[in-house]
Amino acid sequence: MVQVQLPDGSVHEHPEGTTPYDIALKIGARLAQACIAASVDGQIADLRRPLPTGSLLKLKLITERDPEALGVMRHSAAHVMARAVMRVFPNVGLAFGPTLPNGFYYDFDMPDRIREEDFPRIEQEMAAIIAAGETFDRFELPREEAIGMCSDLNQALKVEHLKTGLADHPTLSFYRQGEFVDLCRGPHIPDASKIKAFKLMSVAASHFKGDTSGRSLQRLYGTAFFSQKDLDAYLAQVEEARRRDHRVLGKQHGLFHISNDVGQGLCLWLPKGAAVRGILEEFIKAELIRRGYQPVYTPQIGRVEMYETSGHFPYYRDAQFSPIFGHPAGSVVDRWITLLESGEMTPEKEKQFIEFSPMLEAKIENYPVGGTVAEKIESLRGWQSHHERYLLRPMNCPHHVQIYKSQQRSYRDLPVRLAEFGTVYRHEQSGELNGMLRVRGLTQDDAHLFCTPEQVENEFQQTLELVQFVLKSLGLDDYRVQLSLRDPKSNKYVGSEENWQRAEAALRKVLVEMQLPFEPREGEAAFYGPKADFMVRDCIGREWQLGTVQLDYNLPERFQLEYIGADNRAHRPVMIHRAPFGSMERFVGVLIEHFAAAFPLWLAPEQIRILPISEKVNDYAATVEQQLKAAGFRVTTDLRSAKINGKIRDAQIELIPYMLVVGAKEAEQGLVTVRDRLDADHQRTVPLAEAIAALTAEVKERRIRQTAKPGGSTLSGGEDAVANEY
RNA sequence: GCUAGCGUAGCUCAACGGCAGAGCUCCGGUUUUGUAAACCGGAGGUUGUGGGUUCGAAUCCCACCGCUAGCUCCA
Repeated sequence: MVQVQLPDGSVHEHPEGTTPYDIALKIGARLAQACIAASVDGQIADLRRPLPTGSLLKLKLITERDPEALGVMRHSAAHVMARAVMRVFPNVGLAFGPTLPNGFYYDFDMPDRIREEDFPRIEQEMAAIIAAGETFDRFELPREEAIGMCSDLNQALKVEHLKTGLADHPTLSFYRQGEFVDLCRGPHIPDASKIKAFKLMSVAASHFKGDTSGRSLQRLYGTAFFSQKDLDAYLAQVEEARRRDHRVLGKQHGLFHISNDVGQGLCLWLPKGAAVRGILEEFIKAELIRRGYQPVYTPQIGRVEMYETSGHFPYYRDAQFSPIFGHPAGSVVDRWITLLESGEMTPEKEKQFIEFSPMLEAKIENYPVGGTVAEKIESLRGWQSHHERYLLRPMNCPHHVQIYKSQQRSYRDLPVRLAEFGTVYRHEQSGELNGMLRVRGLTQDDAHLFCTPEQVENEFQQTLELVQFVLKSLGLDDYRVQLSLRDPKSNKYVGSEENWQRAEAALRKVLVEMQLPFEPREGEAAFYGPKADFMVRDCIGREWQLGTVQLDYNLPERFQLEYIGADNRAHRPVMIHRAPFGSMERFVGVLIEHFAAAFPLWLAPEQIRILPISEKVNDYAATVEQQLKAAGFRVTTDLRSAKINGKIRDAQIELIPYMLVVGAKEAEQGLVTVRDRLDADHQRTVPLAEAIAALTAEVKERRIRQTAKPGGSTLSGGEDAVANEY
């Protein structure tokens, strides 16, 4: 007997072997037809799989309208795609084919290369499979038989997965659709006709289970929807995102430039981009001072030993620029020590080092040729201690720690909040670089708070409030918080178990108290502490990781930080690292995309452009410009001999928020005609003073007028003023 | 770093084995303008770099540099 409870609370009994489809059919034929899958006790299951007997099951029928349906259908679409690829190409090995937030992919191990030119052929085959409307049939096999079948099918990666990842599964489920059989957990849609609209998106390389040492696979991306309309809306959104690409807009509007002559991933801020950044920096600086922070400046390099103490140097060695040596032999000695430490030093190599080093004027005195490895290293370290190694700093914290340590601290002084727009350098892998969003030199809006253990929660809360305030000021008020915790099974973290538990508990407590929704994510913490990251949704629904607040009990330990408590004894402070923007590069990059380069008045590099009708009113235009400048505006005057139409067009294309048109009429009476970039149909001719007052108010309020409503996941083409811009 | 695709004027692109071109930008001139492009002229290139194949290479081949997408990484 199968006992089910439907969402309306009603309980029904059915004979054994009843499927959710049978139940749907009893309710109504149209419902049964609309069903995609079923939710059984909260688990998504196949519509035609018999329900288990015994306890009462909570059953919910999933139709296209339920959010879970899309994922089920896309997973089936991935199978259809794989089936099509196997029809088009020979010897296709299957890896994994999961669902993504916006579609799905399937990884293939195959001799042929899939090119975009092949997409139509594959899509055609998929369309044929969908038109045939065959069912997805689940069956189970015991382990050995499953392995046998996969090897019969020449699916080596499936066999490997069965033997490794699924080693503890006694029985395995498969899905068959026509000639296509795939090891798969499911669930699937009942038959292929549920896939109403699909499209192949792109193809790129990937690796089996993410292992870069293994063979490269081809990953084919696609997406699918329940209607052509939804697919079209999605494609429009992709197009909109492409149109907002900060690399394109940054070039077009002269915001930033990356020159190969300077170097990969090194951002040059052009005057207009620098203006935006400068305004943001001023904005946040004023806010920090209001909140009791103290600005500091520290150098952009520091001794390697300091980063060895902090743990950054050993932990992130591959992602850092090589140390800078004060002596030409520095890197040779460094290599020498590395070989000794790793045990790779041979007598021949050692002889070469000893003979070579004098040519670099390195006098390694008393090198114990016949001594132990430890003695040799000690001797070389002795040389190093007289010849400093510097690191282009990858993090600001050690420098700020040194400021903290520069004087004795009393509990009365805490919290100490040190803030700096600190530029750091990281040797990111070349394939990671992406415009301003991923660079090798970046400036963090960084600060480090040193406080007593009792102050931690309060300070943490205040930093979260600061991040909230900053994001809100920029119209980025749709966000969620990720609480990144350590992976208890990994040993890559520094610090004691107790410290980690305290830190994680403190973060959790504050987030709960602030009623900030958060998702815990194990294994995502920094190596020195847990963190709360702000995932911010922009106006076209994309998510970006921006602000971050990190709690750290470990660096104070490593640097032996102290303060004198009320009990006249030394205590260890706690550190909080935080950056509301993250980095200026990344944040401005995101803002460019968020605003589509049409910055609100308070951020616009050029806020106002004065457009004289003819040269006859140039003098008046100059007066207007002077007064606007005196009122603090970033303003220019278009003195070209072009017609007013041309001047307006250029200002409009350059996304200048306001144009002030001045002609003989305005000059006579001290007026300006205000042309709002977003509302050219309602121009007003007003006294200059009135215009200045209105514009000043808009800046003061940091008014944001041009973005579409945040949170919209679909881009309604045309409704957003920004979207209409070009 | 890996796999694939791509590098032509400041920008966007054309020429795809046979004389490197257009529009915009820029410069000079004419024009003095009332709400999204006035007109005329000019300049701008060792086709990413270096090799090779060829009578001849932007075009074909190789290496390097860079960009893009994805993978891996992200203090």
